[in-house]
Amino acid sequence: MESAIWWIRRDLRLNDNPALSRAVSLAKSVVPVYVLDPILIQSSKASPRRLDFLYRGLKALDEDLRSRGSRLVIRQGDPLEILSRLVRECEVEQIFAEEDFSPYARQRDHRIAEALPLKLVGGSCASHPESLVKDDGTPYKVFTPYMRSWKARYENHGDLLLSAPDFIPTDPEWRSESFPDPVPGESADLFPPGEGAAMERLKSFTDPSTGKIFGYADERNIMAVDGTAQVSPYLRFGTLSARQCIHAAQEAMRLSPDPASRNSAEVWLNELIWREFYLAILYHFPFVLRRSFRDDLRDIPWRNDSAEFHAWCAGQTGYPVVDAAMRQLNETGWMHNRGRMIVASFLVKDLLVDWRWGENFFMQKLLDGDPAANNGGWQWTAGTGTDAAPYFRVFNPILQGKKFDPQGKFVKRWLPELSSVPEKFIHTPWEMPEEVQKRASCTIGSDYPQPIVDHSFARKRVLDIFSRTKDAYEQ
DNA sequence: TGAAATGTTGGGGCG
DNA sequence: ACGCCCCAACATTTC
Repeated sequence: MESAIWWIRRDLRLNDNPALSRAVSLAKSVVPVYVLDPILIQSSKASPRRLDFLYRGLKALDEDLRSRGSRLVIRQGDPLEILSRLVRECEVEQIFAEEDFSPYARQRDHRIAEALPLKLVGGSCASHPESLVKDDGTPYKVFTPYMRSWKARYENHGDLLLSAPDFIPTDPEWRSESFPDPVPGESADLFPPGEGAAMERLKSFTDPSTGKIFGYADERNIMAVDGTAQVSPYLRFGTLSARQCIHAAQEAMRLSPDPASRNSAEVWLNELIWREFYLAILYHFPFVLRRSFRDDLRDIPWRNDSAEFHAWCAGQTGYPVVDAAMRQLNETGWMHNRGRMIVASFLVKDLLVDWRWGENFFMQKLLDGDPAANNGGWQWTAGTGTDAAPYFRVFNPILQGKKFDPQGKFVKRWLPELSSVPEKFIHTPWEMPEEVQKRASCTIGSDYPQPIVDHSFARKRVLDIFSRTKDAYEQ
C-alpha cells in the first residue's frame, strides 16, 4: 500500500504501538494525524488541566517523530470531515487507529468506519472486553473471577512488545495546522510530558534493585510516601501501553528475591487488571455512566447540599485527611489512591451527595481522568456498582487518617494551617483544647473549619437511608 | 480495598 | 485457695 494514516487518539507513543507498527509495515508512507475534536475539547467532561497535559504530550510526540524522519500533523474539527478530506486529497488507502472503548469513541469510530477505510487495532488494554468473558459468553461482573481468567489467558499468549519503528516514512509536504498552546497555569510538574519521561518512571518503579514495586503492597497505602507508580496519566493518554506496564510487573514478579516482594509486584499487577476490568464493564454496560449498575440502589434520596459539596471540592470539610487529599488533587491533578477512596466515601456516605457529582469533579481535575476507571471507582465506593463495596462499608476519616498517615505528614504537607498541630490531634484538630490551639496558631472555626458533619451521626444516617432504599426496592 | 457492636477469653487485683 | 470483677485483647457478628 502506498499511503496510510496513523490516527492517534489515546496512544501518544511510538513503542509497543500496534496501530503505528501495522501502518509502518504495510504502507510506504505513513502520516501521523491527531484531530482536535471540538466535541471532546469543549465537552463538560473536558478539563483544562488534562488538555494542557495532552497538548504538551503532542509536542513531545512530535519531537520523537521528527527524530525518526516523521512529524505530527494536527488538525482541528470533526474527525469524519477531517479524515475524509485527508483520504480524498492524499490518496490514503487505510487509516490505522488504536481501538478506544469509551462510548463516545465507539460511536464516533463506527460512524467513520462506515465512510472510510478505518482499521481498528488493539492496544489500549491487554485483554479485549469481547474476548475475556465467562464460559457462557456473558461478561464478568465480579473482579476476582475476572482476574483469575485474565491471568490464565494472558500467560498463555505470552508477551510480544513491539519496539518503536526506527524510521517512519512521512512525506515532508505534510504540514500541521498550528500546535495548540499549553494552557496557562495548568501545567503539572509531577508528570513531565512525553514518552521518554513515562518510560523512565515505569523503569524506575520496577527497577530490579531499587524499584518501589517490591514494597508496593504495604507502602502504597502510606499517604506521605511515594510508594505508588504514579503512571496513571501516562496510561490514560497511552504514553505507556498497558502491556508495557503488565510486562514490567510480570518481570518484577519473576525477579523478586523473596515471596513478599513477589506478592507486592503481583498486587500492582492486580491494579492494572482492575483497570482492564472497569474498561470491560463500561464496554459491556455503558449505561453505568448515567445510572447505578445495581437496580436496588438506583433511587437513593441524596441530600446534594451545594454548600457542603463546595466545601468538599475545596478541601474545607474539617476532616484533615479528606481536605489534604482534595488539595493534593486541586494542586497537582493527581490524588493518592487511598485518598480517592477516603474522599469518595466521605462525599457519598457522610455528606450523601450523589456519586455522579464527585465523578464529574474528578473528571474536571484528574490528569488520569478516564470514564471507565473513574466511574468504576465511584460506583465501587457508593456501593452501587459491579463488585462494589457493600453499602454498609463506611470509611471513618479519623481512623483512615490514623492508619495511613500516622504522623500526619501527608496532612501537614497539604494543609499548612495545621503545620504546628501536635501529632495527637492531627486527625481530630477540633479536640484541641484552647491553649493548644493558641500554641499551634490554629483556631478551629477560623484558621481551619469545624467538622462539616459529625461522622458517627453521618454514618447512622447513611446506613438508614441506604437500607430503606433497598427495602423500598424489594417491596 | 471497614468499622462498630457484641461476644469471648484470660490475667490480675482484691476481698 | 477461691470466686468475683474488671478490662484489655482478641474474635465474631452486624451494619
